[in-house]
Amino acid sequence: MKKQVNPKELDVLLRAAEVACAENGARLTQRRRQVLSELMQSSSPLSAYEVLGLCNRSTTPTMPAMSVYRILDFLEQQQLVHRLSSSSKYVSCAHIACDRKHSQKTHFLLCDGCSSVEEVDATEEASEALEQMAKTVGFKLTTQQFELSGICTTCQNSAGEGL
Amino acid sequence: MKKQVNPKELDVLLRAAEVACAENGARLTQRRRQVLSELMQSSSPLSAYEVLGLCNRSTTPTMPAMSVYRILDFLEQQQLVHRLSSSSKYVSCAHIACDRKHSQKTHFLLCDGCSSVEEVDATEEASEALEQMAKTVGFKLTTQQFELSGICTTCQNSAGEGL
DNA sequence: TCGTAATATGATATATTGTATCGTTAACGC
DNA sequence: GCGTTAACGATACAATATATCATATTACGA
Repeated sequence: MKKQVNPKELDVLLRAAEVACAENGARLTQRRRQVLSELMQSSSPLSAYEVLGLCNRSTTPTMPAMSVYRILDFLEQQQLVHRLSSSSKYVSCAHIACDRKHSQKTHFLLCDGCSSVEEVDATEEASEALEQMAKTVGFKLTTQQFELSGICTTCQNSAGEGL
Repeated sequence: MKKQVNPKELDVLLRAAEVACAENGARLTQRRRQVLSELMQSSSPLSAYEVLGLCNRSTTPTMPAMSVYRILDFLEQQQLVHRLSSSSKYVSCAHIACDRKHSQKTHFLLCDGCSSVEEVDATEEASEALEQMAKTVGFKLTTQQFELSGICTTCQNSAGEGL
């Protein structure tokens, strides 16, 4: 299934990604662009092998699985994609074009119904509360990035209708 | 590595687990007890195949991997063990003997240093804050069980000393 | 611009994690 | 005891991921 991302929007996103890489002294090569592009056009997270399938459907020289993993690792380092550990799938970052700095406190809301993912910045309250909670058992948090399951608006509204 | 769980404590835990199963009309069979016992004695999360190895080290009729997965699923349903999706490993529940009802709002603090896991009940504040956060994008949370990375007290204190 | 070092990719093998399926054994309810 | 259900054994295989070495491409200074 495809997101409603028209070619122009996609191009803007990819350019922004290119700039982001350049700022880190890294390159967004053809292969990397291809992988990122597939993820950007998907409405739901994709597994590495799903990405591979999509890439190899459209290009002649076939890419090995190894490359996809390497590229996904690279894109993750550049914070252009995120890996969802609960499902071993990948999504493109929602903040590539919208603002320069990617917050380290980002959460993913995974819809049980339609598998869509919403990436949201942590609220001050949530961040504080979790840190405080960790502190009570002496933990110092190193990451603030969680995956929360739930039901998205659309699926809440369509519950009960049809199948 | 083994937890400091002496045989008497272990026995108490296993009995409690047995009772918990019975209350659900389920049985804690020999195999299930064996798997649970290995997890209880481990100081860090174990993969399914690590559990398998430990089980087959100590018993004559060897258990197939399939059984371990089945049994882990069962134990998870009974809330006697938890699966950590970020590492695909399993830990025994910290609340087997301590109180009757297992909270559905439990978090896992994973130490980056020593891989130990601390299971903590969510605070009211954290729970509220996360629900609120989800609500801003229309999500209704279905689970409140997260895995947070951090550094435990011990590792914080030993940082800088030795290696 | 050419050579070289660093980076990226290809190719292959293999490890790790997990599921499907089917037949057998053990427990439980009558 | 006897049939039904639950648990387990055995086997095959799918999905996810890493290790390793060879090749190609790029960056960059001489």
